[in-house]
Amino acid sequence: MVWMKIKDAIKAEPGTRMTVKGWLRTRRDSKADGGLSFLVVSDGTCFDTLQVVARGDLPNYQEDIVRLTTGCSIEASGTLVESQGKGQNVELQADEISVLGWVDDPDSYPVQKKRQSFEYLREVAHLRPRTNTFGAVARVRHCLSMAVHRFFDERDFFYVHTPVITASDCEGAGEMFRVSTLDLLNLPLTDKGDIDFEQDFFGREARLTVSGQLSVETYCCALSRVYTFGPTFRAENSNTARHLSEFWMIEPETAFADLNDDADLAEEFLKYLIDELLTRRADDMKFFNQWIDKDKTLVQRLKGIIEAKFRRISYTEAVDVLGKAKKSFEFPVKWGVDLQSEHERYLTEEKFKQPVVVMDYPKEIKAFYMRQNDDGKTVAAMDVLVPRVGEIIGGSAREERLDVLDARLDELGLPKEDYWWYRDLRKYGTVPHAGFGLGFERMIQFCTSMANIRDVIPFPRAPRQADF
RNA sequence: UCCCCAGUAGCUCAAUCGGCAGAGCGGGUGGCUGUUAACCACUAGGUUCGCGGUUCAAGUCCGUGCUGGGGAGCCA
Repeated sequence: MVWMKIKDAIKAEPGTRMTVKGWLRTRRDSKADGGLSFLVVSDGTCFDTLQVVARGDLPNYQEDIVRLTTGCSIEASGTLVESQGKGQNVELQADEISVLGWVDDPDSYPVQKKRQSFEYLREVAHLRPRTNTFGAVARVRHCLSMAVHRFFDERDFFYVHTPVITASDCEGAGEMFRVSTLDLLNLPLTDKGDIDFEQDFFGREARLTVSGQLSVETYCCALSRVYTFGPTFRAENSNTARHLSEFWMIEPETAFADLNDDADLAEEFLKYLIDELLTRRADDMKFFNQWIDKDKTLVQRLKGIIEAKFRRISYTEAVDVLGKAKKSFEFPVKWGVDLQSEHERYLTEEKFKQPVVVMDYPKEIKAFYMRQNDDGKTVAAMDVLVPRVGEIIGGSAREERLDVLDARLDELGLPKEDYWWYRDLRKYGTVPHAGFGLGFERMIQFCTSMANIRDVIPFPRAPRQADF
């Protein structure tokens, strides 16, 4: 008999003979017809479950079936039939059911069919994918990952694997985690009394990357269109629903492109991802719309985002809009200071009610590598802001003029020798180029309305949280 | 890291002024029914987050630590 995934089984013709395998969600018994049990089985291949009907005349009915509890794994063979009950179109009329794995202590099995809090389920991260919500998140995460690669592949971008361990201390995007094999209880010291990193594994200080951007720029300046998609690490003591210590980032980099090209790509990219998600994971998205999104308008909003052109405004215009807003802000707005969360939320949630691209920020509040505009005051940087999540993309045109880059490094007191290979790109056949970083988990949050970023990654890492 | 709130049974929560620790779900047992978060009865299940303090008496008040939530900063 053919083993079918439940995603296929529920669409098969009644009369089809099949075997299914999965985990029990619930068991309901009935005394009708001499006794029978309804087993709701999930194998995770889709949102829906399959109802398996176990009749009382199964040889192991009394011994096994009536002892089944939530979480047991089973294999069932039989015939797919139209369901006599409401709630499902088809069900499997089983003529053989074997228990693959019992739940040792049903009393304390952590995942119950009752609604459980996400905070609690985070403590049982090894079992939470068996729930509706976390199963759906996992499938959405996969779907978006595949769509990322499809999008770039279709547009002749090459996938570049940038390093996770880096010895360069110049990525400049935040606090970094140290990578070392030195014995913490017996650190080797130099004559001056400093830690002697020459004796460390890499012969120098090494850290986990905070961004693949600088690395991927090198391949951009050879292959024209590239992207990286991998884990990044921030040792910031951030305790919010939008930050992780380990998160995944997608960073495309395009040669012969300026900031407008960059914004075009970002917009096309986000719309593509949403479209793919709505098309391929309609089952899970229906669930998020109905049970996770507060207003039950998630799918409708996402469709609207695909339709409408993103609003693009300059930082200067944004400050102007905020200054004229009737709303009073906790932090006053003035040209030269970075936009606060409340400002970003106002722009994207209240003023424009759609994704907003803010461009051309004051150079003082942005990174050294961003390209200076002709006004001498701003750089060609952009942030893409979306409702409920805030900043989802940060990008810029990169400073390709060596003299301007060097002047900026000097201004910031950054040693040029640390950036030698980055500066080489500007010495040898420099070209205008631009790129951005999309926080993958924030994208999943945006697409699912999941409130906490720790619930859209399988095993979240955050300050004081590295279980599993 | 800062401000605010919370932590009680396996889970979700209640407990009035500081005065005997409670319910639903889940588990077990029995009953009923082509069931749908099934239903009915009985039953087991507690270091009230940890440490210290006030009090005749602390789940409740005070201090402190830890964990979680909301907001802020850092950012994606």
